[in-house]
Amino acid sequence: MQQVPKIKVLLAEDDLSLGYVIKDNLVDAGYDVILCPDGQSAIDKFDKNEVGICLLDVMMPNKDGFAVAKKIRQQSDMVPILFLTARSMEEDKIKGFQSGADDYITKPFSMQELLMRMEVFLRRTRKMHSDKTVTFTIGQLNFSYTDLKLTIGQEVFNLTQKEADLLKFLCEHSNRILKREEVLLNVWGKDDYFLGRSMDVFITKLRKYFKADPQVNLETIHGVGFRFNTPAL
Amino acid sequence: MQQVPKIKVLLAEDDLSLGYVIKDNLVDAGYDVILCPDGQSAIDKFDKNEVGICLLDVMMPNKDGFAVAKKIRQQSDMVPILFLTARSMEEDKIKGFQSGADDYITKPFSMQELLMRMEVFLRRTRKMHSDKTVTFTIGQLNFSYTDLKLTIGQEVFNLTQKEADLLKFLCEHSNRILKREEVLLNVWGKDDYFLGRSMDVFITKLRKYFKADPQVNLETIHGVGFRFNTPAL
DNA sequence: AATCCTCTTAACCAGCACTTAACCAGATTC
DNA sequence: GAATCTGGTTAAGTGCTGGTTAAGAGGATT
Repeated sequence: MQQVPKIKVLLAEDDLSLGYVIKDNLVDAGYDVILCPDGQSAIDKFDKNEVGICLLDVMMPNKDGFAVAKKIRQQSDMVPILFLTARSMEEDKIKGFQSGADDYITKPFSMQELLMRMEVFLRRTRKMHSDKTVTFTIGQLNFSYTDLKLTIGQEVFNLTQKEADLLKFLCEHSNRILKREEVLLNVWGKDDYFLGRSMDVFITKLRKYFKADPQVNLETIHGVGFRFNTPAL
Repeated sequence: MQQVPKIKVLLAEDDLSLGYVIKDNLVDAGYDVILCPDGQSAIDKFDKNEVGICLLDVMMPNKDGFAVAKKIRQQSDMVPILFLTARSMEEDKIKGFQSGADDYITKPFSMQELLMRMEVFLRRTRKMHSDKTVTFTIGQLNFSYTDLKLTIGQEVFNLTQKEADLLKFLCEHSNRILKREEVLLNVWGKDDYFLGRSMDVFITKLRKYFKADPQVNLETIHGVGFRFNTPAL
């Protein structure tokens, strides 16, 4: 079975008995849940590289849901945010706060309803931003193409666009032989002697980064090309 | 996404197949569109209380775009007018006809480009009608877009409109890489060499303001764009 | 018409990313 | 094992990108 990494849900709900119910149900449904009893702690716990979706109660002590959303939006304008609101709340107030990646659900709701909304919502925003957030996790190596950042353990490398383009191509075609020509055409757009040498320079650079992770290596297939060996998932 | 009353677009375009394409796209983007096949009917349909923006093809039978604009200007000197011109047209001819609330876009243009141009163009007029204040608080930095004021510690800077537009866009998309092109399209509405240089001048200005707050910085991603780094939550 | 203000264009320069060169080590072929 | 070829590696070169300041252009205001 394909072991898809679980989606992390940041749940901010001050009514703790309700919070635990929601959490348990979400865990059962296969999500990782971080439950926060108030707004501020939700802000503290938020990490854009980790959290897949936020569920924020609108009415909370110590920063309400909107204030939390505003803070979170400063870190990421993509993460979907679902507000949990009381029925009494007027629609326009909510709408006023929403950005494109937000939606809301009115309490009380059934768990089934929440799960459906989350799924639809995740699918939609994922599709909308599919070209925006591109990340690969291989071994202990985390590569965000979008941010041009390669993280291996503690070390963070800022990549250039070309380095990132090349690495992305390798990640997308790992564990199989790639002809030199194939790489050149896909990453540089053409294939000549000098660009080939230029590629070799880039390969050297990437290999330096990989030194930090013994699990991955970029093997040379003499006279043919390369193979980017990465651990099976 | 937003259910603010839709903005009415008066579109005058004699090439009907093109007209319908534009209309469909604008409707998809949430506008109300009145499509007129010639200049005279555009004048007839114009109603200053209704129309939010005019898109006028310059070359049309039965009153060209300029003549239409002249008539419209008699009724309202506020309504933004965007001329659709052929590439062959000399710039000075267009400039001569433009008033302050006019601009032009050269055919062929991408729909994305048109939409951006319209939005940038509408922003100003819309801002005047909306009483909603837009403010950002980042680090020790307080930015009121509505008031064009940037406060850092004790210091208060009065921003120009463009500075504020740019800063707003940066605030709305902080902590992620923004391509130069992306910024230009969103803030200036088009992307060419000179506007790119103009943007660099503005970037320099903003950086001067940011000097006062070490927590925020506007990083250059060479060959790609910028990233507005703001403190973690 | 004179001044101010804002934005664009120009000019100069520094630093950077990518390419090219140069040298060398394995691999491959004979 | 010499000759050739392929590619690893480092350094030098080159053009491009962008930082910065100042000059220019056009509106608006007086």
